[in-house]
Amino acid sequence: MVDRYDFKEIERKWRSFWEERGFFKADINGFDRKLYYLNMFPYPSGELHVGHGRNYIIGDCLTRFYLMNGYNVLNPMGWDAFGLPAENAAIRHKAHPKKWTYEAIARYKEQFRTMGVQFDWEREITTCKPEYYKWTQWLFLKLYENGLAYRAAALVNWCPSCATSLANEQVVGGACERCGTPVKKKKLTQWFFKITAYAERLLRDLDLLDWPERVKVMQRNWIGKSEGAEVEFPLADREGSLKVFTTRPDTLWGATFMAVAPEHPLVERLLAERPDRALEEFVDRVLRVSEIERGAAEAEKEGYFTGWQAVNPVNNEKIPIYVANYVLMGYGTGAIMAVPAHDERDFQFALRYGLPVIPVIKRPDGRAKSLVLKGAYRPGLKEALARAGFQLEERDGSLYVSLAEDRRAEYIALVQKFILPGSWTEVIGSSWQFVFPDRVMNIGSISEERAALERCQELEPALQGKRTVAEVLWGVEFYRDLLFHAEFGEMINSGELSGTPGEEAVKRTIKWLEERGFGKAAVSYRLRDWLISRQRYWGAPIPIIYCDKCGIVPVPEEDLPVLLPDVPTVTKEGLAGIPEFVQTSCPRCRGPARRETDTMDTFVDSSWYYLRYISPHDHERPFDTRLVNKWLPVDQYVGGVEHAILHLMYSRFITKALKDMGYLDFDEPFARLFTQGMVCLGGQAMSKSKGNIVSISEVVEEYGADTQRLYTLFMGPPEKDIEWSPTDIAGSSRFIRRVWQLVNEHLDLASLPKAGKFEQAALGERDRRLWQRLNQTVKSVGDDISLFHFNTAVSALMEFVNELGDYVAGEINGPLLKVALEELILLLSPFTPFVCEELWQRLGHREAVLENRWPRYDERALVVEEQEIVVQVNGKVRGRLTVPVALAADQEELKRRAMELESVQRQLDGHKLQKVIVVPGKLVNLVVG
RNA sequence: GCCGAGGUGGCGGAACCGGUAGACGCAGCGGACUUAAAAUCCGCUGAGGGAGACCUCGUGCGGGUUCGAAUCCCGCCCUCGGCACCA
Repeated sequence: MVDRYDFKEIERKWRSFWEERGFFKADINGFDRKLYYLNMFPYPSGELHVGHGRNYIIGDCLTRFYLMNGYNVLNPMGWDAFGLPAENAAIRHKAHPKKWTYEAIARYKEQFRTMGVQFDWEREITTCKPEYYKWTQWLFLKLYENGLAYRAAALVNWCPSCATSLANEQVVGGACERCGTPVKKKKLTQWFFKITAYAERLLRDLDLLDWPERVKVMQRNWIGKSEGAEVEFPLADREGSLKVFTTRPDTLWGATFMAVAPEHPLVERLLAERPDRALEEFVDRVLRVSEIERGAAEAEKEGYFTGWQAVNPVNNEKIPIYVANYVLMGYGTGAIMAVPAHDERDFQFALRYGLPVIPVIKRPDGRAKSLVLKGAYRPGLKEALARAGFQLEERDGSLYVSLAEDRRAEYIALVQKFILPGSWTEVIGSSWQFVFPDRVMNIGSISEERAALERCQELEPALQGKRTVAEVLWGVEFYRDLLFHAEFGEMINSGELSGTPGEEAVKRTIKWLEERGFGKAAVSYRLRDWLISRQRYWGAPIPIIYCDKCGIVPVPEEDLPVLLPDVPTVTKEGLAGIPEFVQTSCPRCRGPARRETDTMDTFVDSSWYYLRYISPHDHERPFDTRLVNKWLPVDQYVGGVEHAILHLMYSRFITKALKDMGYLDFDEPFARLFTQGMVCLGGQAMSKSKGNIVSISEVVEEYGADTQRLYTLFMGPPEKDIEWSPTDIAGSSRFIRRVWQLVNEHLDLASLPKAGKFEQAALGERDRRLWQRLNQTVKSVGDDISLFHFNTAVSALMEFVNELGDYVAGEINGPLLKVALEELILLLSPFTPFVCEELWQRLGHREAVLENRWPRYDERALVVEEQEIVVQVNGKVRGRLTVPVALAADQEELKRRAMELESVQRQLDGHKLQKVIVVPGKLVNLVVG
């Protein structure tokens, strides 16, 4: 009888083994075959569930695999230990966040041990410890010295529930990333990191990274580069000008108004010159509305006319300046030139506020329309148009003509003869023209637009109320789809640039503007500077002192760390509520001074931690530049895709900044990135608040850690989100028991001498097959693990175990079976280390699994001597042949044998063979007519 | 709206570079063992047809290229993720 598979006993037995033997300690001074593997460190909170487990199990599996392959693997772990949940819990329980955090850390560590997940614990780092955050503060000082940290007053995102400001990246859909409360705008003086200085490099260097494409795409979107021009519009009747950014300088001649964001400095200047309650109210109202409402898809475009005007430099037309809710201070210059003919938002705004629309870009579709109203034309027009081949429809006596743009002139000439005095028609398409009996008026500038409107109103009193030509035309359903388009096209109504084709329009216009000093080429990024101030206690204090005499004084490096004051309980006021902390003396003049009371965003802590692991106990400096340059970039970084922008972008920025300061010699912190998917339950990501958690302890209790690990790696491709299945996991457990049974039934093999490799030729058929399958398995498991295809690696192992099951039912070659079982255990050990260690020992080994080399395969054993060849007739499988490898590419022989098959004969019967396709070693396709 | 990823049995998923679709596992069905059940082991399991060897259909939908398409091309539909009044 074989011992029962008692996973509890086995796992208890080996739980401390690997750590005690020090297998996971990296040789930090050995750079040969070094491999820096890193999992994103966790924020310790509550306890780990099986979804969290996925990340660490992947890491542990890979680490064991690479250790057995002779790599010097560094796989450290630490704690992203500052943060709001700990602080909020502390406030609730009138306790200190430290307590809550350290308790969670202890739980996590125990859970890692339970799962058999190993790290180089000598390198453990904890961001809330002074010996760590001292260097986070050092980082701040370096950025400050280099002009990359600055203080500015700005309207910032404010979460009323967390009582703190947030970075742009931490606002998701207008709400606080952490608690979901809608974010408000608040004017505060805050600290920023100048990440925008690196926008171009952050964008460009993405090309160097072996990262998932979707993560790179997200970062590209976030950086949001757009190219265009900056154009200066002088203010009319007063000093100054209004600078705008546009991606469509080719539409400049169609600008009919300007609009600025409510936060734009022009608004303040305006109010200073002439107080305007209504304007103030408008600005207040727009700014009060949360981002969610302001950003809502169908939000009404609203504006307020300032009474000021600007001059369009390209044509000297005066255009009004509005404050508009759809203009964002955070992008471009916070002011726009509005071209309603070619921008949908501007078009809506223009219709609402009665602002003219001037088309300046040809329609690429070349469509145009003309409506000739009943009573506006002489009889015979319809017939004349029909004769000329114009497409038209008559309804209620009015003629609805659709024409191609290239027949415009011909059409106008024809229709003009029929227009009655006192009437007109329009031709609306690329350009808008009004056809009167005596003349044609083009809507090519604001003055022309005014003139045409006036004339129409004279002739038709019903149009008296209309403010613009566009409004008149909008009233005609027939014209609506032609009044606006945003595509590129040939420039028209644009002075000397008229006629410039669409592909060259932007370039040519920019050149033209530069020659005249009206503007210049410009690039704009969506990326904003990183707001790092947090009005909270549980973070690294910003090392700055305010002195009435000396102003802003950075804390001298030798005074670091600025310690968090040790208080028994924490309040919502954070550091600002602790006077002993605030009061200090100025490092320069020794006079009384105040400390900065903001702490740093926790993403600052995690933006450099991967450097600290290399020399975690160094008291002299944040990291050892020499060693860091040897070990980094991280060879393989693994974490959740939720950090695609935040953490990963900040870390890239900090690395680049440190490189520019001379502390590092590499540009990118993480050479390869893998983002694992989430584990769901009930279709949703596991989360404590939703109550859909499968805890690691309950799974380990029922099945053991090996089963949890195996199932986690087997359930599907690791990059994809997947549903945790309480029934599927049983299959993984069953598999481990089968292996257990198989090995334990053959423990007598332990006494056999160690066998080496086998010569296939000397083996009988059954043995040869087993030998080949073993070698194939060794190859595919190794290949799959290195490609992160853990699920198919496990399948291959399962197939091999099935094969072994068949084998041991018959006659056994002891030495061969011994090799097969031993290599099976080695291959399986990264997945299920506990049971493998136990089985290894039972097979008579005194050394640990990890002291063995990863099995190698014999190339020759991968070459089989017979191959199955599929026989197709017209591409459909009709039979199979088993042929010696030597014949597997022999076209004539294969054709001959294929034709002999009965099933093939039937298909060929009565048809003529036209062609034979042979894919060596794969198939024969007989094509018949 | 723009960008990205993806749609394969009852389910999770395999299928290298265009060459046997559905590996492996789960669930289900049948059998062995058992007084019985659980566990375990063996067999079957995409759909439809046929007594049967076999035949037809089948990888979101519609076309195309090819001797041959889950895979390549064109046009759609749907799901998920990111960005979104970005000038």
